[in-house]
Parts: sequence; structure tokens; C-alpha cells
Amino acid sequence: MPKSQKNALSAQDWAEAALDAIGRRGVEGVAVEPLARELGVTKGSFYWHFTNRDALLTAALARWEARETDEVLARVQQETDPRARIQRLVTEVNTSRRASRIYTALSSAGKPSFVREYVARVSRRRLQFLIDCYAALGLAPERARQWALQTYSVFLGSLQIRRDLPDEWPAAEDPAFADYVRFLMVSLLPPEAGADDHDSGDTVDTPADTARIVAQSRH
Amino acid sequence: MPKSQKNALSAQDWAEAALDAIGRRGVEGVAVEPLARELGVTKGSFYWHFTNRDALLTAALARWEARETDEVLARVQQETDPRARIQRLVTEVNTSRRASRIYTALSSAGKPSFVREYVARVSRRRLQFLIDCYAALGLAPERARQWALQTYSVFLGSLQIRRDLPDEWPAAEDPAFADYVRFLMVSLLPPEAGADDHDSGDTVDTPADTARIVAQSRH
DNA sequence: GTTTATCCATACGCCGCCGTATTGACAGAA
DNA sequence: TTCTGTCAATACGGCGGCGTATGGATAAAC
Repeated sequence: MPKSQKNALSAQDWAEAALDAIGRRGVEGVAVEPLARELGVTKGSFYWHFTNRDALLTAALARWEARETDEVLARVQQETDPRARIQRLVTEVNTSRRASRIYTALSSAGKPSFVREYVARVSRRRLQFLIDCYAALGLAPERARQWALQTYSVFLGSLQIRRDLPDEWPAAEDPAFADYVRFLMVSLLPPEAGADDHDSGDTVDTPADTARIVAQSRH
Repeated sequence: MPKSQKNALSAQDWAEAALDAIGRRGVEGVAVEPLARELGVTKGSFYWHFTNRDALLTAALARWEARETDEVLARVQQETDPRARIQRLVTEVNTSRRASRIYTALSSAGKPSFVREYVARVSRRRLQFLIDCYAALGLAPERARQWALQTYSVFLGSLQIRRDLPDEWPAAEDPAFADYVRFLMVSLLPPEAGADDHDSGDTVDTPADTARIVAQSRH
């Protein structure tokens, strides 16, 4: 049972290439023969690893789901303060352009219907994570849910704006970016931990954490 | 010069059908022959009205751009109070499911590259409209821009959530929907007209206007 | 009633992609 | 060396969509 020839491709290599193609050309752009050309092989290789194109998409989606739930949330959960977690999640918008494009492509894909299930699961876990963060701040369940929906909307909308109007969005190295993140945090964090309403009081932001987390945003 | 036969199709009919197909199947789903089947004709009709598929997409995009800028903004501009305009724009999310799907499909389309130009123009005009609204409230230009970006992010993100997680989103007839809109308005409206910062003070919402505008949201 | 312009049907060739079948190269086990 | 399992190349048939060519069909103009 030789496990690896010289430059043998694995199913994971194909799945990763498919994810790349999703990010660059959308789900419809995941075609077997062009993908094989990009990998320097022919279809003969593909149909040894997978039964058909849907199997490749399923593998790519499974890979994506695992990455976007366990890994990302685990990274954010390194923060202990719920406020820091929320802010970290917002700044994560600017971490990976590739991940953003993959998400928007998947979210708007219609053709293989099972794509929507993966997107729904990932979105649900992200939203639930935010709900838990706001609940940890002492908000009532419905209140936490409203805050989480608002924050997740800002998160997704930011992806969209960076895609549609890239020049209208402050670059990560621009000081206006840090300004904008601080501005957002005022709206996205309830004014007082344990309070149930948010239109009174101040002393909201923690500038030290803000600067630290913003500095972590790469690219 | 007979201007209309019995049941003759016009170029506008084709463009409208193309917009419908964009909303239902995405830009890639705009295919000449399936569209002709849906319209009860054959390709022979299409290639009389248009030179090729790109010309159809261009016509559909021009139609969409005119509708999403002049018409929508004119409708919102019926409101005189800038706060009411902003709230009206947010509630417009729930007005037309069709328009939402068309927008998200166009925004994530990659293949005909000129699609991005139309999307960019529409997004830019929407964002500028919001910036003007916040500037009309007396905010400094950079501040108005931050508020507008935040509000437009919420707007776009709401579209996305309603698409990915429709059951997590309150229905328009659900009282939770009006609650959520009121909640959003607290974050999306600066606390005091003429103020330059927004983390102090209260007396934000105007419940009468809120109820009136929410009631106008149809479907 | 012929003519003309408008609108559509039919038939064709082309290309890109899917999936299958078959064969081949190559590495380790025997 | 021979055998066997792993990975890939080649060749083939099929399908769906694009664009063209050509020939009706119909209604108005004259």
C-alpha cells in the first residue's frame, strides 16, 4: 500500500483548490477540468479521488464549515472578556480577504441546494456565539438576541461594503480604520455590563483592548 | 411601421425577465434559451431584440440601477425628517424580497465584469444618501460618514441574515419586528441632532414616527 | 393585393463541461 | 522479478448553452 507517490495529489488538495475557486469565481466556477488545469493534472486524477463534482463541493464545504466554526470561534474564545470577544469578531472582518469572498460566494450560491445548509449552520453558530457573549454581559435573552443580530448584521454588511465599495472602506493600516472600529464599538456594546437598556450612561470603550485587538488585525 | 403585433415581446419584457432570473437563479442563471422557454418563445425572438447575452444583462442592469436609485431614493425622500428617512431606509429591507435577492445576486456576481460597476454605483448612491441624512442632522463630515457606513452595514447585513437564516429573523407582522426596529434606531440614530458625539444623552426615538413607518413596511 | 417592416421558429455548428472507460506509469510487497 | 495497488493521462459520448442563418408569419402602408 504505497501511501504517497512522487507528487501525488490528495482529496484535501482538491478540496482546498475548490475552496479557492469558490472565493475567486464563485460556486459555479468550481469546474473539474479548469481546476485540474490549475493543479497541473487532468480529470483522470479528479475522478479517482471523487465520484463527481457534488462530492468535491461537499468536501470543500465540510472543510470550510470546520474552519469557520471550530477554528475561528476557538481563536476568538481566547479572549476572556465578552466585550473583547465581540470586538475581536468585528475586527476579524479585515483578517482574511479570502475567507470573506468565500463566505459571500457561498451565501449567494443557489445551485447545489445543500450549500445553503452549510451556510445556515455556520451563520447560526456565529450568531449563537454572539448571543452568548451578550448574555454573558448580563443582558436578558431577547435583549442579547437583538444585540447579537445587530452586531452580526454589521459584521456581514461590512464584508459586503468592502466588496462593493473597497475604496469607501478604511484600510487596516489607515488610522481611520481604528477610529471607525472604536466608533462601532460604542454602538455594538451595551453601555453597562449588567444593564438591560443601552440609551443611557457612558464609559463604554476600553481603549487599551481596542488598540491591542485592532493591532492584531492583519492585512 | 407596425409598432405592436398580437402578443409581441419587447426588449423591456426580456430585461424584466432577466432581472427575475437574476433574483431566482443568479446572474449565471440568465441563459437565453431557458429564458425564452419561460416566456413561451424561442431564441429567435431574443436575438432580434438583443445582439447577445451581455446586451441583455446590460439592459437589465440599467433597469435595475434606475429603479434602485431614482425610484427608491425618491420614495424615501418623501420623508422630510432625516431621522425618518434613515428609519425608512432600514425598514425598506423588508419591503421587497425580490429586490433583496436581486441585489445579493448582483453583488456576488463575478463573471460579466461590468456588473460590479453597476453595483458600485448603486451602493455609492445609497451610502451618499445616508451620509447626507446624517450631515443634515448636524454631524461633522467624518462623523456622518461613520454613521452612514454603520447604518448601511446593518442594512446589508440584515439582507444577508434574512437570506441565510430566515427563521432567525422576526417577520414583519411579528411584534418582535417592530421591537427590533426600535432597538436598531437607538443605535443608528445619533442621540441629539447637532451633537457631534453619541455616547451621552438620550431621548432618541420618536415612537409616533416609528410606528407609522413600521406600519408602512409591506409583506 | 402587393409590399414592407416587425417579430418569431427552425435548424445548424460550436464550445465547455460532465462523467465513463480504458490504458499506463510507478512504487512497494512478495 | 513479478505482482498489486495507487494515481494519472487519454479518448470518448453526451448535454446544455451561445450565436448564426434562414425562412416563415403577421400586420400595417400603399
